[in-house]
Amino acid sequence: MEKNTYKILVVDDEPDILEFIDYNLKREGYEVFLAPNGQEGIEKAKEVNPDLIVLDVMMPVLDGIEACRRLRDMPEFKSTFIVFLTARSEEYSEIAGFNVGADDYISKPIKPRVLLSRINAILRRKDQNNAPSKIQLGDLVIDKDSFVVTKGGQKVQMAKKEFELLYLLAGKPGKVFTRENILEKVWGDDVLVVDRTIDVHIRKIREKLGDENISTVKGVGYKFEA
Amino acid sequence: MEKNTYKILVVDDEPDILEFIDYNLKREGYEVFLAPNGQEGIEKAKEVNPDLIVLDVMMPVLDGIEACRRLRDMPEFKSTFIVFLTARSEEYSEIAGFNVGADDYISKPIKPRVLLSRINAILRRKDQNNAPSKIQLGDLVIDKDSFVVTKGGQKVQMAKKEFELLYLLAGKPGKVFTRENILEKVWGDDVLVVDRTIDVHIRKIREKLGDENISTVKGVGYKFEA
DNA sequence: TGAGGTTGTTAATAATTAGTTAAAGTTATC
DNA sequence: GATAACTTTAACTAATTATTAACAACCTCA
Repeated sequence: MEKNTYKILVVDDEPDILEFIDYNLKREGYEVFLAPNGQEGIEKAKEVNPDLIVLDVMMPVLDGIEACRRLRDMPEFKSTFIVFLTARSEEYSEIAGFNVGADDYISKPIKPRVLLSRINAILRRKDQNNAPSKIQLGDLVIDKDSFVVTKGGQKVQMAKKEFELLYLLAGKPGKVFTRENILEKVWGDDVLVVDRTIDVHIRKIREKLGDENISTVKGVGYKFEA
Repeated sequence: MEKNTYKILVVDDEPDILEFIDYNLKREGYEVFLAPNGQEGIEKAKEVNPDLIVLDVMMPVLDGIEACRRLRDMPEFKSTFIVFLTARSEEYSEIAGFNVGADDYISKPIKPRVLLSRINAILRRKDQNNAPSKIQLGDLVIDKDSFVVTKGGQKVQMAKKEFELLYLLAGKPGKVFTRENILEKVWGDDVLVVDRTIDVHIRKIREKLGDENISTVKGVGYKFEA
């Protein structure tokens, strides 16, 4: 529903790789667009205005670095995320050296896990940027700018993870978040923690705010009571 | 991380205009939030705390002039910039007559050039105004012109880095600054300094002003206590 | 009802983060 | 160019926070 409406443009000259990435990103729910070289990549980008562009470094007609540079020169792509694909990880130093404003790079051979977790991470960052700084629900106020939680005017001390977890749940009151959801948003999908960890944090929040705010939906997850 | 982190809230009942402004402002790198009428605009403003609000004059539910008046009544929006959109330029005299504290107005039809240049200009002004030479918080006075800090009338000697760090934190009381933030603003982002360096400066400031002014948000950063 | 699954709870341990000090490096000043 | 003031670092300690394991409680459905 939310995250999966992002548009991703993938530019690479090898059809196999294009197909491979296309398959994996679509499976994740992203809208995917493809182009075989930098030139056509730029055209396509203008056309669909993607949220993120995956650029191969080595390509005929127009290579990734030059394409990136040209994209960055256009105001509409100043802040679009760009991820490079490099054949060898050492190539990254070149990209960095060229200083064209890449947000990340992924070395070939591409592992679906890595690809997806990097892309998810970048787009999550984007998500966060338009998150509200203050959530108000009844007598509960959650202010991300100051990292302060107030209940009935009374300040409640929250540790970082507790705060982030509460902020996530309270951001969509009534919506059930699965543990998988929560892990992805609060921990990031590369981190591996056991389910009970979330429960412990939930418990701590309940201790501080009372049991009525967060309810358990058995077999599914947790939600903030609207 | 300069101008492009500004949050702009646009309130207008015509979806086409909203979309048009949204597109143009986002292209410029601003963070944009939208609302379809004055009522929801006020809600949204409370939520995201924008730097600038663009208000259509004529709107159902709650018109721009009344919305502006209500915003100005809330302390947190006393100094937020407000720009009106007017259908006819003559309307401006009305707004001015109502004396609700608008900072500028733009007549429809909106030309992207005009919109952007006005908004850029206002926010540039804000940058300057936002760097007041004197910050006063309780018995603490921080004067950037003379580089002098006074606590209860008593002069407190501050070194340059200490002063700048204090000035940054005290400039937005309550807001948490991450170490990354602090490095960027006080040191500049090319300088590579170890985290503990910031801690040491914080300690020195606390030594001089007392521990109560600057508090630690573990895992996040530091803030000046409002 | 009782087996199997899910969640709650606790306390111990691990990991992370911040505080502190002194010393070394740097810069400005006279 | 010597001195003092300021800045940074390293090394260590202290405090807080995160995670896990182990077990208890609970719920569901044959």
